[in-house]
Amino acid sequence: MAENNMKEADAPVKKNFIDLQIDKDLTEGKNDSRVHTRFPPEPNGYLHIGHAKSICLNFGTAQKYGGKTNLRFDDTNPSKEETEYVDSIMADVRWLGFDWEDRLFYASDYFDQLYEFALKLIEDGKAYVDDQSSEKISEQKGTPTRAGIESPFRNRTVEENKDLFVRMKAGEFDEGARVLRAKIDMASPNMHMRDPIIYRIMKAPHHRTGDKWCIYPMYDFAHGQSDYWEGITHSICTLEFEVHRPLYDWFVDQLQETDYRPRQIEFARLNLSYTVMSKRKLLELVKDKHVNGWDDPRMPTISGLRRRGYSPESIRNFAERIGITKVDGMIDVTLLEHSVKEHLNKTAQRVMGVLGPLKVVITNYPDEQEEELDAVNNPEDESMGKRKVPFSKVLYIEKEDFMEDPPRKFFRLGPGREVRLRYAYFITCNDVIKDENGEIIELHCTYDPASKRGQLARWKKSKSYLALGFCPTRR
RNA sequence: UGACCCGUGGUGUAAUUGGCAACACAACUGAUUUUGGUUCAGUAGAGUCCAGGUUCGAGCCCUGGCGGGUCAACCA
Repeated sequence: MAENNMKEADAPVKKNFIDLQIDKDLTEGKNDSRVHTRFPPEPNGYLHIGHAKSICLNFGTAQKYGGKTNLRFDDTNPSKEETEYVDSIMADVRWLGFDWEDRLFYASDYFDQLYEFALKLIEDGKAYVDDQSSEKISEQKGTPTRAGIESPFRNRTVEENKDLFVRMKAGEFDEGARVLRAKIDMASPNMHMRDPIIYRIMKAPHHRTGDKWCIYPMYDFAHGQSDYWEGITHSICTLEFEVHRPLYDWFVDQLQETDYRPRQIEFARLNLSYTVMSKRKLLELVKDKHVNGWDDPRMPTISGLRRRGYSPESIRNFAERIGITKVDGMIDVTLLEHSVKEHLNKTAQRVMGVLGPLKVVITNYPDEQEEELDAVNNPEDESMGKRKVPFSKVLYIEKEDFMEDPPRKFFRLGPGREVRLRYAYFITCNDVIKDENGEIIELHCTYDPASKRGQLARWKKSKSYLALGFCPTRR
């Protein structure tokens, strides 16, 4: 144990660009030199391997700096969110090996404070209620190259705005009838600064607050405040939020004390070759029953990978290997696969199995005899011990391990060939028995008693032949 | 035609912050092997998007291009 700790302490810590930023913040004494991150999933689906990268990054970064990490559900859109997702997310994060301790939060915890802040924005003349349709608002937004125009409702009085917003909350208006917008700059070169919507009417029950609310805050409004209230120092998110950062900062600056500031840092999300990572598409696969649920082994979800046999440490190693940058690239799946192979090779128990059985009769083996052979559980790790494998006259090999007319590079059994059965004897195939359709149903072989494992007499016939796995029949 | 971001072998990440480009995956040889696994030895592959500039010296700094990404949801 102590040795392990020493080892880890001595290992050079590989720094990514986020670490370097944190180093800088720390030397400047920012935020009392605290490091506090958060993993903020929206509970609208199961976590996938891309989230694993973010989880390892957020928890890993805090660990490196002796800081803390919160788990926060970003549940500001009740139409997509469910408790089932909340539960699966917590299970997956734990399975990956991370612990948020007592710091479990929900954006919905802040709905009251967020509402008060919206009111404050209105009172400060920095937010207004817009009565226009979403089409109209979007039309007035302009384009990236053309400035937007101001809403006719932009200059309502504080009193009127307040009255309308309170009534929005009271449920007096239909969904889509009105929104609350921040009053910033319709001509900003950054589209997100063109009077972004901060509250909308949604008459949908929320998975936690039920029907208490019929107005819900937008991500841009809620996220920075949630970070602030939780004392987050480094708010790590993916690249597409880069252009949101000025807005993130704007809201915090308008609404919070200046005692400290969370810093948003963006990194490139994971792209894996041959792998669908879009939550929308994964949801479609589940909903349309192309797969048997979110944890189908064919899914790139954490629960799918788990069922597939991936270990948490292999996923963590993978996350470590791929690194953290802002380069939007494409990682080869073989790297993920290599990570499991590496771990499983050291830890997995080996057994023999036959999927497509082909009967083998050892003609010169005594009818009633059965012996037990020693098989190692893991050649990489002797401490995993041995097991007994029964051997008798009739047994089964894999269909694919036999070819009647083997090509040059086929190293398994064929007519007249001699190969070893793993942990057992050399057998020679003498006869191929077929049914009336010409299908091979049975092989008649003879074994060489002198070739038993451990007896040096027949150590090896030919290095080009493989040892075949087999399944016994017990009498 | 706007704002912001990115550009190092096939892929991903490094490069003591200005000192002759390293590691991993993938590929290919060969050896070993009672898992076509593992392990071991080795090979090939970029001169760092381009062009200038500063410097004794540039992947790292400056300027200008080129290429790619993101942004116009009452999603996050």
